[in-house]
Amino acid sequence: MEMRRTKTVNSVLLEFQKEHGAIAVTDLVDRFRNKANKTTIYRILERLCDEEVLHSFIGPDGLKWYAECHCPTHKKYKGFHPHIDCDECGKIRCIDFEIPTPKKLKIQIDMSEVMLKGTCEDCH
Amino acid sequence: MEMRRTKTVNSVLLEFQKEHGAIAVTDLVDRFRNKANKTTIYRILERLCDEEVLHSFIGPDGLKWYAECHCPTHKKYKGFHPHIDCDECGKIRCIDFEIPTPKKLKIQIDMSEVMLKGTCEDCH
DNA sequence: TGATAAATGCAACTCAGTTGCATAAATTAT
DNA sequence: ATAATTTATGCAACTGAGTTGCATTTATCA
Repeated sequence: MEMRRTKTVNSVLLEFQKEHGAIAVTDLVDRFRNKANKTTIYRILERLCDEEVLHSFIGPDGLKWYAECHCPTHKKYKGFHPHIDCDECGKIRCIDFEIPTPKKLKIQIDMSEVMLKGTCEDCH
Repeated sequence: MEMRRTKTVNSVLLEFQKEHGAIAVTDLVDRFRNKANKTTIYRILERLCDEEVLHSFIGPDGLKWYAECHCPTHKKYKGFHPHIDCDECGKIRCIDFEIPTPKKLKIQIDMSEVMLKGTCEDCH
């Protein structure tokens, strides 16, 4: 069941539309410093994840990041979803790329979290 | 310059030799509960990383993990070093596999952190 | 309009990781 | 050997992310 699209929820979604990339929770909490409580932000993000509007991952900094994304590979292989952490602009973006899995090794892969570090398409 | 191989340092290294896989710092701190202070453990791990005896990464739990590894791919492509988080045994192991990079996208990749989730070679 | 359910705020908490400073142990110079 | 210096460890207090319980507000529905 979908959550209420309150003013705060819509503002949060707007942040993700403005931002072309992922946002760290801490950053978002700071952006809403005078508008909403941090607990609220944490809860809204969690619920938007449940609804699969957003997805979350642990950033290279060990913090929780959220992103809205419409990559075909993301929809197809939910888990196999790489991101790039750009040195230039500092943004973390989703990459529409399917990471191949090692076929020679006798391992079974259910999902993956891939974080690349380098220069993104905008900055390259 | 190499740090002193004190009794504690050697015990820490021994833990990594016994363990076939990565160890979370919190776990290691707990293992040394009565033998060494947590600050000491944090510092030893940091220094062993500087010496490139260990390497660290952020686990899927957002915690810091360390591992000793001798994979050829690790030595060759320092950054490109995938790990597998096994559902069966709960261990995190290094994978000797070179992750291909997306060639069609105009991005430059300097390093990557890859965490696969599934079943490791021992459990498969 | 009153009852119920969902959303928000607030304060206090947990837990990983860090920092400053004092002490202890090992090296080096005298 | 002993003193001076460097390096390692311990301890306590702190920071900052994320969580929890509970009270309050806001929206929904009977």
